[in-house]
Amino acid sequence: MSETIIEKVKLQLTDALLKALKTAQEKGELTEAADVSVNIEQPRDKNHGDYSSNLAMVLARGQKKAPRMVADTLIRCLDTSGTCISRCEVAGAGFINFYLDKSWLYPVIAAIQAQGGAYGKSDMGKGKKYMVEFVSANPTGPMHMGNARGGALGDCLAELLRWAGYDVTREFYVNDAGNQIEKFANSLEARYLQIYLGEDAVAFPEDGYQGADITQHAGDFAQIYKDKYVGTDTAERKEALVRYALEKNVAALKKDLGTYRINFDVWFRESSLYESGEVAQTIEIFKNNGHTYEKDGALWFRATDFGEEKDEVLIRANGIPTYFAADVAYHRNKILARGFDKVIDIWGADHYGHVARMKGALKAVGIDPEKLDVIIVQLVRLISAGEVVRMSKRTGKAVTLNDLLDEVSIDAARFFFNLRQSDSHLDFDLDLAVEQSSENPVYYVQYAHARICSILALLESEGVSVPDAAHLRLDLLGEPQELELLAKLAELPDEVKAAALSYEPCRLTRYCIDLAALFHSFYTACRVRCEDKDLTAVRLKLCDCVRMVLANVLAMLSITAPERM
RNA sequence: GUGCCUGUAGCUCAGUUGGAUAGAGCAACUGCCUUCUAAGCAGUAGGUCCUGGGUUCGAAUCCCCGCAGGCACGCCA
Repeated sequence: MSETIIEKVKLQLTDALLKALKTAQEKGELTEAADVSVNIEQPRDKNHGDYSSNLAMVLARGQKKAPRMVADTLIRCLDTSGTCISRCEVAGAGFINFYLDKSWLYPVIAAIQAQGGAYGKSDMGKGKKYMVEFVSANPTGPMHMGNARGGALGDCLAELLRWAGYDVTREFYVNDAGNQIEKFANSLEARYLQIYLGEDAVAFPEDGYQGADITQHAGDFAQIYKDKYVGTDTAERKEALVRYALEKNVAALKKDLGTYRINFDVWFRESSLYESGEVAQTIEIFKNNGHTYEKDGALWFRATDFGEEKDEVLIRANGIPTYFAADVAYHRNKILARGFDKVIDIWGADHYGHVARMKGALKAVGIDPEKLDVIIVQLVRLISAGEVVRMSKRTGKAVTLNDLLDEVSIDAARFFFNLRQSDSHLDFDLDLAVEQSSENPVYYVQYAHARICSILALLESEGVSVPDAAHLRLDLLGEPQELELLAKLAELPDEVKAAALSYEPCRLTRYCIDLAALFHSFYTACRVRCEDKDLTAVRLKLCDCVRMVLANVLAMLSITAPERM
């Protein structure tokens, strides 16, 4: 895949400007300029042309001339022959505005026809191995709103990166070791023993998990094994309970995420890092590199040597490595053992403080911290009837992913969670998300797709099918609505690249809202089915291209593209 | 207290990495269906870009003093 239509035209404009500069210098009208970088941008205001450049303003200082004079000179020396430039002028403080011949956009039709469901893809990533690790909810219970947002974000980001030419792996990190599993075990044990010894006879741990799911697991376990584990020693009992409940929970996570249209390539177990000895090995590296010391019976990492405010414990006084130690081992595994070029972690805002520590630790064990990018997802506020929802009515606990999907369609959830940048707080309006109206952006976009399908079906029933791009009178496309649609269609490949580079799937939702808006305008202004057969044909083709592009973007977001609504 | 993030229309948010008269959607108001889906379109109105300095041809954007809100600072994960 070579450069996109937009990249081509920018190159053409850049080239023309540089030649004009050279010509002006040869004629002695402008002096030599050091390292000129030509910036071509799309003006906000359509009256300012299709593209514009600030070159004259950048040059002005070195030339000791007014920007507008430099611009005048450049335009006079500009050779537009063989380009798509139809007109250019000086405007504002010294901008050079380019007005292009409308035909520059026509090739997008053939491009979309040729690439179809792959239109928008690029090889920018050159097949580099990227991992997106996301959700990674504690397997001790169900998923909450943060997981729901992180899930939608991570999944769409992974897909976006794939479209941009990266080799992407989706991974879920199962925290099945360490402290919180210990808590999980103690809670299960207490509930189990309470069944046989009575609630008063067995104290429930202070910091235990209170949830009904724990009691449920203990009950189910008792159904199968009866009182077999009442008399055994506590370690054996807890191990059996955890093995049972954990697998149930992981299976439930898989199922719930699958329903949410998220399928992970790898479910990576924290416990495997202990079994393989990688945690111990990682701690050895810290020691060998001279970044550790012992204090109060614990082994510390001298994080302050890496710009941190505090040192970190690697091994507790009780001999158990910290989550932090295991996490460093995990990232060594990702980057060294499995050779990912880039590891992207999606964490909740409450893990913010962990980012710098993690990067410092990677440096300490000899890994380039640049290999790790962390995306922080801000927490979600649910809004219902204009008020903040804090608790789930059903469980009395935090609202879970399943609670949300009871209220809202999967399409709406995935769309809404990708509407905003991840680092901004998100208000999720439950009433809006279920509303079937123009206020709801998901429906707005899907409606555009359905409308197009409806036109295609109508004309098809009259014997008019979508024509081949080669047999079209493309020059009949000239209405502003038509040209703007073409321009937006042409942007997709560039938009995918930009979104992938900045890790912002929200650019895709915005893109398809924009595209849908342009289509709706076109629909009102231009009739597809009309007297002129050639015009019908070319507009029908345009509709089909919009349909294809909407479908492609929605596919990237794993949102359905209905044919009728 | 220390560090990080955020502050843009009544509300929710964009703002092309320093560019032109700061933009959308919702809410408000005015119009548009005998013709391809009105779940739509066209238009009007709405601003101290948190305050105050600085950098320069030019600042919502970059730098400093404040103000307000959020988060993080455990031998938790």
